[in-house]
Amino acid sequence: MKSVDQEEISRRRGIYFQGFGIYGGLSGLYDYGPYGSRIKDKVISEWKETMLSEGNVAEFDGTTITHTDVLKASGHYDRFFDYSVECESCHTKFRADDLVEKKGVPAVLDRQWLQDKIRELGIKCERCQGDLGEVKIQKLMFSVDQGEGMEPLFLRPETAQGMFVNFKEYYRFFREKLPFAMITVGRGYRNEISPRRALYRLREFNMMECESFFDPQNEMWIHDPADDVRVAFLTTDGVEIKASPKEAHEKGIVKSQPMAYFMGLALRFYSRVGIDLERMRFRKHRKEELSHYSSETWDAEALTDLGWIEITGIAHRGTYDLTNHMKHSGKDLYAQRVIPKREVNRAIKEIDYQKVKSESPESSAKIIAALKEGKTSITIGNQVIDLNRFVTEKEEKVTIDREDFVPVVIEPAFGFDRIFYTILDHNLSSREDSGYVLLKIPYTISPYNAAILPLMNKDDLDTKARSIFEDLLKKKFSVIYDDAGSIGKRYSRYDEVGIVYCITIDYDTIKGGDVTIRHRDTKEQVRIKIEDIPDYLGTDPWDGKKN
RNA sequence: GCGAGUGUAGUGUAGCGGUAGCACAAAAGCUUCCCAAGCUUUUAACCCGGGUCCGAAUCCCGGCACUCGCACCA
Repeated sequence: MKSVDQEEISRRRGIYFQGFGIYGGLSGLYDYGPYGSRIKDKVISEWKETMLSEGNVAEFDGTTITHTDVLKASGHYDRFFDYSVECESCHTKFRADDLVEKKGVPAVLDRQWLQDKIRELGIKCERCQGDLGEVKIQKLMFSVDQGEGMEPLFLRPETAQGMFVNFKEYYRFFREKLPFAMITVGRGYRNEISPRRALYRLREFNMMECESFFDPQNEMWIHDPADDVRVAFLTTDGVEIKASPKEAHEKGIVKSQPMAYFMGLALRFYSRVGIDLERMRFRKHRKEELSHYSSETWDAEALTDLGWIEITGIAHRGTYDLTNHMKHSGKDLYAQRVIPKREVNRAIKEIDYQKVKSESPESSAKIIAALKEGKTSITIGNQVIDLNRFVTEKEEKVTIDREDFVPVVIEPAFGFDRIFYTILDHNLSSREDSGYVLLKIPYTISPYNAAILPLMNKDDLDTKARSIFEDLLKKKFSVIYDDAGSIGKRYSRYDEVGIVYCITIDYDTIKGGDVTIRHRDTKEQVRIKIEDIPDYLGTDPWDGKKN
């Protein structure tokens, strides 16, 4: 396969291009054009279909503006500022707080403090011993101004948090049974220091994320991992093993069963959208790459003209997110498991309301409130009141058959834009004979069902073609009409954007009521009756015959 | 963000102090009975802002963008 310049063709054919072109562009912000948007929609619905077909998966659609406390709990807020300092002679960049901590001094995240400390400790460039420059601050999340006197809000750096903070809603939706998973598709925002390489690193990007929740005592998905497709697994020892997700799990390469399961789902999705599994691998994160809360993380990587790029991350997040949201919000995000019935003694406190009322009639409301909060004393005016005398402790026997636990989370997070890039990379090719470009994406994600082309632009061929076009539109097919240029040129035009079928209206159409349908990859044609077109386009009869 | 390089119609390029040319694409017409045919016509660009100069796409400065390295990448 000859190499094709993806960016050039995407710009030229309106698949994607840099945003704000007339104003000089903005880095890391790309728009999807007419063809790109259609392909995008279809890829996303393939993903949703793949995930939702599990049965115990539901969808969620959350806001992009995010409550600041959510980001404090998730840890993003603390990483909001990146304090960097650069060597003035060799221009190597370091994290200012890291340099200070390496000297055994706990860092304070403050620009001036770090600046002073570096000077005070006489820290030099680690590489060349040169002098370090000013400490600079990089904002890593985008903030949203709320107006004067109000704290700014932030745009979400990932879609995942919405699924954690609403955990109880979903838990109820699934009638309090684990495991289940939530999925969401939406935009996220990260102020990357140097966004680069077209769709690879964006500042505003599309994510397709899934959060699955498990009882840690039974960390199993409801189905077995896929066994019908083998792909490369790259372990931390640098060993590459070809295995199916099921085998990888059984051999202990992938420890977590659900993780192996989601790998299988990911592979199913990739192949449905035309990603070449021969150019895919799962790579395990080394210890130093792992987030501190994760016990196991695998990246799905695709080989493209950018090299191996990460297109999906499957991370074991443990109980990190839910625990932190419980801590920060003070709300219960537990799930419950059924345990064998047993009797336990439970201490209960009974408040003697009569006594409160009679002893301090004017302060009774305050006292009762304090008692309910579990306080043992309260100060009213300048008098300290001991609350214990209003409470009698009792023990009672209760039967319990439930216990609380924090669910563990496994997150397969798909980066849409990188997947889109990979789809184009794996499917853009040029014909052996002519060198003309064709985009061999599957029919399911092709931007239109077909292009309707009159062979000639005269002798009623055009009016006949028009009426077929209008009729297909009415029947909800996505079709495009084109009568400009020679027929070969038009075929080629639609090859480039991945349209699988071209329907040509010729002189026999007028006589016999049939048309030719030409297939993109093989250039072969079949004749079918006009009235059979909808069925034909509905079933993709060429499926399976493709190269 | 730093360093180096680059920025000319939609795309790919030529011009590199005298006011922009080519190819492909696109549009109109003619022609054409199935794979970018041909002919005629047309549309369309010097990234933005300053400076030097009689004159700047060309030289200088600043910005923006892109590419490559460094750093960053939850």
